[in-house]
Amino acid sequence: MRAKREEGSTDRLLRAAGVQPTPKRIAVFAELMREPDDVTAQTLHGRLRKRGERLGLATVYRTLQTFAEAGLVDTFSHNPGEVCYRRCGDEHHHHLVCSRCHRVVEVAECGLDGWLARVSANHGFVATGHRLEIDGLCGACR
Amino acid sequence: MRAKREEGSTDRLLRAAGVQPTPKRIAVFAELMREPDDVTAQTLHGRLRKRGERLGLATVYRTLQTFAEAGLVDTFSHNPGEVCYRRCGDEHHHHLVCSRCHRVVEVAECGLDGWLARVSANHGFVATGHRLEIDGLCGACR
DNA sequence: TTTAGTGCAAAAGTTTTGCATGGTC
DNA sequence: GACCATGCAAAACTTTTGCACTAAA
Repeated sequence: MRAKREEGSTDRLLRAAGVQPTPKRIAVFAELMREPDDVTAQTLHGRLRKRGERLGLATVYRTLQTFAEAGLVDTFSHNPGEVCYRRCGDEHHHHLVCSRCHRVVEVAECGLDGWLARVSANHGFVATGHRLEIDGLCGACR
Repeated sequence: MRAKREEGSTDRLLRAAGVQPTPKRIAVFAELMREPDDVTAQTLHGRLRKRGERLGLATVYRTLQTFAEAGLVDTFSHNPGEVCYRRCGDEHHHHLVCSRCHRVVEVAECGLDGWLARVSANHGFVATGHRLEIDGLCGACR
């Protein structure tokens, strides 16, 4: 079965990230996979409840925090006082965000490292990481 | 006098940004100028009070919001549920943030535009803007 | 059996809002 | 006088925490 196989692979994925794959966590992860863009803990909780899943809001918060620490999800904070989460690829990447429909696309290309090291050094820094968020208009909204 | 001249220039700066330069707003702006890094509304309010300025917390929040909309300050949200503000140069720039002491340095160099346009186009986007935040260790912390 | 995850409700914290008052144009 | 800014306190909201309970290693 399709679902069965996916559940199994989620299982392995969480385990590989050092996260114990409990039923609730798998449910949260599955819900994240259904959403191409980013969502808040509250929204996610609402969807899971609507789907019949019975879990507390606190669990969703704790789970997302756990996922974020394990590097399984990225966090965004466009709006003050509210964090959004999104399941993302595991390798280094950046985000292209449509200003109009909020669609998020991952960008794997990154040729910044050389430039980055140089610029950082100019200011006495050693760069250890970076985050680039690109705003734009997607094909559909243009 | 130095202070007098600065007050006058702040006055013009706010006016130019379409913000009415009231005494409180000038005080908030002056406090922002004293801080090289980013601060929360709460911290800023505390400092102003300690300095003898008598203004309400709500005013600080409203003022910072006004400044942000006018493009006079940048906002950061490293921590969920808390926004930081920082007076920044008016031209396009990026931030270099020390992971250890949280010092923030503005980086004026930005050679990304060509690369950015190309990468965005690959995904059907037209890039309109971008934000790059570089993590690293500053000279003192290294 | 010992550790880790979960539910529920309360608490903590930041930020926003309503409304009366005071300043500014 | 009309309009905008401010103070104060209450309200709204997101997020965290404590504790009892349950499931997993």
